[in-house]
Amino acid sequence: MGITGLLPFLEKSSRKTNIKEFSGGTVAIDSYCWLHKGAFSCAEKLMMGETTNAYVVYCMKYINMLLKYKIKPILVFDGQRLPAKEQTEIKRRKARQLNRRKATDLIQMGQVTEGTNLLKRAIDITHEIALELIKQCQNENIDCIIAPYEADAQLAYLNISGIADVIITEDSDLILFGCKKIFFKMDLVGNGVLIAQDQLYLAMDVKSEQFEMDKFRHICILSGCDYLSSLPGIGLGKARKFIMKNTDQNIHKLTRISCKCKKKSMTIDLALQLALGNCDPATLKMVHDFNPDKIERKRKRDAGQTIIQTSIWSSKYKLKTKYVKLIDSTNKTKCQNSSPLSVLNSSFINGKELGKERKSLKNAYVSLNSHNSSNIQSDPEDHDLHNLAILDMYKSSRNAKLIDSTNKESEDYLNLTSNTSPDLLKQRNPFIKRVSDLSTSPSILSNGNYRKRGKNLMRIRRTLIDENTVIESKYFSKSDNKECNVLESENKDNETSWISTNYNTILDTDVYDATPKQLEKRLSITDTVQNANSTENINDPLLSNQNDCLTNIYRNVPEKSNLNDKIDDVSSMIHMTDRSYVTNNYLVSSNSNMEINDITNYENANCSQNDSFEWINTKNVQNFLHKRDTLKKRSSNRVRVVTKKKGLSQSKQSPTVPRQQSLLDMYGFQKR
DNA sequence: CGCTGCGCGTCAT
DNA sequence: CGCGCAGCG
Repeated sequence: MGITGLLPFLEKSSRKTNIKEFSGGTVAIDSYCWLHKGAFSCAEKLMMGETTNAYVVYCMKYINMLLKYKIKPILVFDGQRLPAKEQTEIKRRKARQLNRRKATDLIQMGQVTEGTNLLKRAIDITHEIALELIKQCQNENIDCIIAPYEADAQLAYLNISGIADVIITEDSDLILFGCKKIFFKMDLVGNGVLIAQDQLYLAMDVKSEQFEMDKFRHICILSGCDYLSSLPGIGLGKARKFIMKNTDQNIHKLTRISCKCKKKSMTIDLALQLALGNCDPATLKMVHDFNPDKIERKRKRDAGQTIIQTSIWSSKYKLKTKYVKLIDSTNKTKCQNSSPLSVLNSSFINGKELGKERKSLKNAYVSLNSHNSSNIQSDPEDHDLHNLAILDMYKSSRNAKLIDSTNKESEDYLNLTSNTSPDLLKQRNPFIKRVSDLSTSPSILSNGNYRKRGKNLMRIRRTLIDENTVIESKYFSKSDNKECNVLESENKDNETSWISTNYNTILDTDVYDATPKQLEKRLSITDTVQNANSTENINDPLLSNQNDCLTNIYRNVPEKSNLNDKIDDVSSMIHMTDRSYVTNNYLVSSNSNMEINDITNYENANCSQNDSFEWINTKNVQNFLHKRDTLKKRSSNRVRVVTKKKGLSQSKQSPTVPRQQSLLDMYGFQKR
């Protein structure tokens, strides 16, 4: 994340020492640091593509020093580029290119020393360069591991899991990743600075028992990171003051941070202005001056004539507590009954998403079935995550188009819902209705009565598919005829039927009984629809890249037959696929200018601070600007974004976050 | 006082 | 990537 000034900020938590303190132990090394320094000695050769092992020799000096102290080194290398950090990466690449151009110019002009100096800054450590060191180490029986993405997470895993006693790096981000002990600025004799997690409280000016890692993480993110351009005027110091004073975990309150900054003209949060519609998402220029506080006052004045609606922007806005409880209790019921539908709700959506690429159809099937055959869902927190994800998926599906076109039916549906969950309809804000009701699969909201759920869904569906085609819950599975019916209706009305396909898919209770072939058939139907809506997907290089990623990830997925033997393998993948909603959610919701709100809702939804949630929230915030850029790059055409949303999320986001989530799951961030 | 932006160094002789 | 410094509010 690149938190500027973090190391000086943590001076109180750090201690000068020598690495020999860890004699007899294991260290994990951020190899990039050594490679980058080592490459300085041979920058010209590397730039010219000449073969040189000078940097390998340099790195081996460190390794030999460690070996001398009887320390076991594990070298960790960077893997694939993190799509979420694309913007940062582009900046760096441009900087490197600029340096390279300047350098060649300078050398041509005769200023060789200045030229080579610049050239050194333009070095990019490629995998090819790293491979030479890897080979050398492997020859000498020194462990090397190439991380799936950035080495950071891998290093953190090695440290948190106890495999490595300490991490050697120059990157302060490792602290945020939850590492226990990190060794910075190590020189060739082993002197350096040690920062231990259990000392962080010292820099935070609190007692050790008051220290919370979450707050620390919030401080760092608030001060600015790679994923999000920083708020002007907010550094680590201000962020610390703000977070430590703020007992409310609600990130929404960040809008109040302006009180704590003395710069009047400062635009606190671009994201907020975007969300309010004041800022043109494409040009980022202020085009409007909507002030939710003013509306709030107006509402109070008009209270006699119109229904009071608590604005989603209002500090009084509350929604999620009851709502979450409801889901929670439903989940528990589901968990005990292990209703296939409850499981299906989440898994099939994810399965279908995966199914978009034909290559991974089988894998979608496997992940789907493993949900059924294992008790992965036993963690109640997971349920919340799943279900909120689904809610948000539906919200996005319906929000954009359906509400206007099928208003009457929507209301019908709401009434039906109110029978099963009256609490929800006490919220009169139509926006809330959309979030909690329209967007919600009734199967989640009802009290475990499967038939009721089915009925509700049928009602929705009838409004969407032509009236003559009343399809029972067995959707595709009963006969080929029905497939045709649905496809026909889809052709008639792309947008609505696309959504109906989603609902129907969820309704299909036969998925577990389906053979892989059947499933593939079904998935390919939705595939077709989506591809029809966004032919660009096919040509999207990012998507094809995604294909490769998925293939890689799933190459070890077991067949159904020996699934039970490999539950552990699959479970991490399930986590990963299940979490893909995170990306899906924020991409999708971008149409309705709801980013801030989504984040807030997540916060509201989960007052108890659990790591997984926090992390996801963070992710949402972090990816906000990235997503904005993505959308900016694509098109500002709303309809197009709507129809393409799956493709977007698949092609750009999914490879990152789900996998990271999966890693985090493996690293033990999930369960404490 | 604290935050931001910019330029510089990282090797090895 | 971090550091240190100048400049700014």
